[in-house]
Amino acid sequence: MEEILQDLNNKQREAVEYLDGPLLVLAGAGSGKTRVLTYKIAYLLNKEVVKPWEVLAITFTNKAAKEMKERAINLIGEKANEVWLGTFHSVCVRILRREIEPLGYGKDFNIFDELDKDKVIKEVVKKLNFDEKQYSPSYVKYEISKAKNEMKDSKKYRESVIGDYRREKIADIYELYQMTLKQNNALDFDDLLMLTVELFVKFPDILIRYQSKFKYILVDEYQDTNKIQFLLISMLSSVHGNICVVGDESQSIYGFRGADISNILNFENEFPNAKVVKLEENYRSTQNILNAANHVIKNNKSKIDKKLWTQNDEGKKIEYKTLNNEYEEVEYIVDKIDEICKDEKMTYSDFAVLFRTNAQARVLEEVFMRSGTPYKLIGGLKFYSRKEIKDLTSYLKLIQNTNDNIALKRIINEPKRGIGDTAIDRLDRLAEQKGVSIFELIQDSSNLEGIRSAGNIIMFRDMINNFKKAKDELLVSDLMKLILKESGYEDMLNAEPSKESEMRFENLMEFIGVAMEFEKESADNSLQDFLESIALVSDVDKLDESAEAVTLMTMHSAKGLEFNVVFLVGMEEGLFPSKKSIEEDEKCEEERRLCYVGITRAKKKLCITNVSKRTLFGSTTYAIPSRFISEIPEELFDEASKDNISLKKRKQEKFLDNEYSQVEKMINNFDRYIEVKPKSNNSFGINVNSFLSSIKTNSTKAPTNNNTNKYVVGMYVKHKKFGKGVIQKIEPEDDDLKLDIMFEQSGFKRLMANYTPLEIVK
DNA sequence: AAAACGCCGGTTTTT
DNA sequence: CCGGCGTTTT
Repeated sequence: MEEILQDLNNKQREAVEYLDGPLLVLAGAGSGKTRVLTYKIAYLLNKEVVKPWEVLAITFTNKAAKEMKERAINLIGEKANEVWLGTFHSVCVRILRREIEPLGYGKDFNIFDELDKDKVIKEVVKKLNFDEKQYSPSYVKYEISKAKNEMKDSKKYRESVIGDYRREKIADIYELYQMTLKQNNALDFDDLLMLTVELFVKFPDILIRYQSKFKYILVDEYQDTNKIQFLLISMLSSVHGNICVVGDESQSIYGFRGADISNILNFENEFPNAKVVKLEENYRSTQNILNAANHVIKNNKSKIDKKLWTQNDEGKKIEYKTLNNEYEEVEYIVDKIDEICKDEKMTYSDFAVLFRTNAQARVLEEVFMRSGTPYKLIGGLKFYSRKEIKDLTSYLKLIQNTNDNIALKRIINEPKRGIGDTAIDRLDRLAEQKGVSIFELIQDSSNLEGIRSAGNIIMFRDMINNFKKAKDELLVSDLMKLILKESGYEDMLNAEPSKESEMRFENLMEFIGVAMEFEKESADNSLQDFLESIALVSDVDKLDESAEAVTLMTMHSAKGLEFNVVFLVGMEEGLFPSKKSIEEDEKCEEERRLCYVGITRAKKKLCITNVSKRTLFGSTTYAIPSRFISEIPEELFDEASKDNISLKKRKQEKFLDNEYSQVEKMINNFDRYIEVKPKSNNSFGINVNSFLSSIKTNSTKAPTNNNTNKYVVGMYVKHKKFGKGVIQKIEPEDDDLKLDIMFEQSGFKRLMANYTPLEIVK
């Protein structure tokens, strides 16, 4: 053990060896906090202070848990396998699978994702006859989630909102929502935590069991824990007080989902006699990068006094470049990556491109693909929310837990079996009347009297019953194949030979691949475990570090990771910091912490980009450089970037003074106009002068009629969507022409000349 | 019952 | 600009 501890610096070692009660490790970015946790686990087990299964270690992602376990095994061998290591959510599931029954749920509960929740809320709002606009799933979900994170059930929530009409209605929705979940034997994400706490409160004997089981508790990323998570660990550790939390308040970036920075700021009050160890030496980044990060975070008022320093070299200067639009921004990055690869002998996996919003991923993906640069996109398009994946998952969920009406309703007529909405509604209501699940209801054929599709429903029911029988005999991946075959899903896709169904089939194959992967690594590979694994994995969990490709992800997802070269893109006011955060100081400080996280991901080189014009929601607006750029001292940038900074400062002032001229406005509009059209296409015959004069009166609308003499009957034209066609008839209408066109593939269409992008074919 | 059309709202960030 | 959803059309 001694020689293992040699790997640590004095502070790290102090944190590892301290075992007498609560310990708060304030660990700056790159100061080796994961290392401390891993070594501490090893130390605890090696010294035989506690048994492996008496250690509870909580990480932020499953991936972090897995890595920590691997490293601990490397240090002290296989016994580290027995440690309870996971995220708050996965640990709670593990507890609830054993203990949930006293709360009135079955052990085989399903976990509802966001889409399932939306469905339930919509159903409930409809049932209560509330206005579906006013009580949208997004708003209702937010309120319910907030309530659950404050440990309020619907009753407590109702008490807390007396007098607030709208929220009183939410209380009604919450109540029925929760009842529905229970009927479905389903838990949402917040329930996993809330019900665990509820269980401990209602059944103290269960709490006592876990209190005496977990003799040492460790929590990583403590700055991002919320009230209920705090409650959990304080309950579990209240007897022995052996709790070690590690965090960095400068990296607290999950306030929007209830993370409470006061957990870390008040740790010493909540856990009296707590020892505090600060880790301030950074091993990750160059001095320039660390300097930049320190200067940015300095602008936040609320923070614990802590100074990060490094013995590393000064390193490369920071680069900053402004491009015309988001496409050029990514094209620049792609070129830059190739350049750095060549000059610095790096490979694609050394790079990460970090952005603020998922919407930015689209352009990134497009340009990376086009340029042939290998990339791995984290998050982005949601694999598990694709229709075909949701469908197959619903089959599995129903087989696992037949109370899941949401899953049943999704697939009872998918593929089409002639079971219509009226029939499903009737079943739904009848089941509710009888207080049973739909699946239970249809077990008894006499319940189907008077329903036209009764025969089809019986066939469906028998099929699911057969799957249930097969469930325990088959590997999950084989069960999936069986479902696709027997349900007719595969036939349905094959029947329609389109690119779309081909894609769907490929996605399903990929999904089966995920299951096979899962079977490989888990000894206990039940259907339930598989469903759990797909419900609880985060996007980063799927990150394959060995793949030789550039990583593209949000700054949030990048937490805890590091890369040799980091690009921070879209550094513009309104995007980063986000529009919504700008008004509130507190929220803007969270954005600044996020920026700090982004910068400190970089080991050797940092590149910052933004654009002067950004298209969002289909319309283009001028962008102003992010305030965070000006918070980085100019001398940390390279020469070329400095020019950019001073230029941008001038431009920013101009905008703030609202002084840009009419001429500039016109140019702005003109730019936008020509951007919309295909670059090489000049067939519109735009008269620049008349166009410019038209925007004075009519700033952004389509041009006035200039098509009068352009088209004649019999002329061949090409439309972007409809393809090639011939003009059959031309009729003037107001300022425009009405064209009747027969398209070769798409058939007859009537189009207005001024609004249709038509190309004349000779 | 299924395709086609048209309107609306959404972009912060996620276990 | 996109996807989801309700309405209309075949």
